[in-house]
Amino acid sequence: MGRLPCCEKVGLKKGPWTLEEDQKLLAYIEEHGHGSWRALPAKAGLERCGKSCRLRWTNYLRPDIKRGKFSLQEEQTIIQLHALLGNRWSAIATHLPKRTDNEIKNHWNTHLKKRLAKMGLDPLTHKPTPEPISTTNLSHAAQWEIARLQAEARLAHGSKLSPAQPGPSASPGPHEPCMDDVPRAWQGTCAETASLGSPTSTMSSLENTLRIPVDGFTESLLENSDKGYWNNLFNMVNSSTYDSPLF
DNA sequence: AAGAAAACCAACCGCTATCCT
DNA sequence: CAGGATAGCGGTTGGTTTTCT
Repeated sequence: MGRLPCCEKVGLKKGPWTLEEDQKLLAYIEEHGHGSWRALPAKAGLERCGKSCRLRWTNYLRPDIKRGKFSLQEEQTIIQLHALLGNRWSAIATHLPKRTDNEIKNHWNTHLKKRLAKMGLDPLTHKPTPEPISTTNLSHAAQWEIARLQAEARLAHGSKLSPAQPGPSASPGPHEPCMDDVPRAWQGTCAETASLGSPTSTMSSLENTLRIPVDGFTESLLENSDKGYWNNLFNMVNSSTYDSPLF
């Protein structure tokens, strides 16, 4: 059974929105709310498909959208969250409330990805590209990213992450924690960082801030590896003072 | 000044998740 | 529970603008 098109393609306008269309959409939503997107175009007098209207609203017309250049702090947050969450733009966007996932995605693809590549990091995986891992040469962020990837690989293997759905309902997967997952590079770094807080508070902070479940494996990492590193990670995500080598 | 190349970003497409009957 | 409808998401495209030669 084939999927029905979201709307009749015939006779519907495509391409850039005009000022008039924007005003119609804005006026309608301000008065009635969007309701069903499918029904909205006809009610608002627009010759667009509902999906197009929804996208225009969420990515452009919504009054709570901040437009223009990304601040340094915003860029840091995107890079750090991307290292943790990957290309889950909507999840990343929840930490930049006035930015849309589309805008973040575009900014990543046009700017940040290239900066990572210049650093010698694969923007897809955050892994260093050509040279073998060296504890002394790798930046703190790069080391974190390597470790994150390896841990994530195990997470994916053992349990299904529920994206952007925090909370106690996230059940731990049946995977065996293993410190071999944490590369030597990381451990070297960890050895230098002081323990800054309780692992429990770090875990809940990570859950609340990153909106990802801290499951059994991660929890075990927190317990078994250097807790200070996780606190640093948490601080990096929250703080603008992280001295990223990217900037 | 003009053409080419690169950068930018709005919008589209198709897939998946969730809701509803 | 099944199946259809809808919303949301991420990848990609293509038109426009800016920069370079």
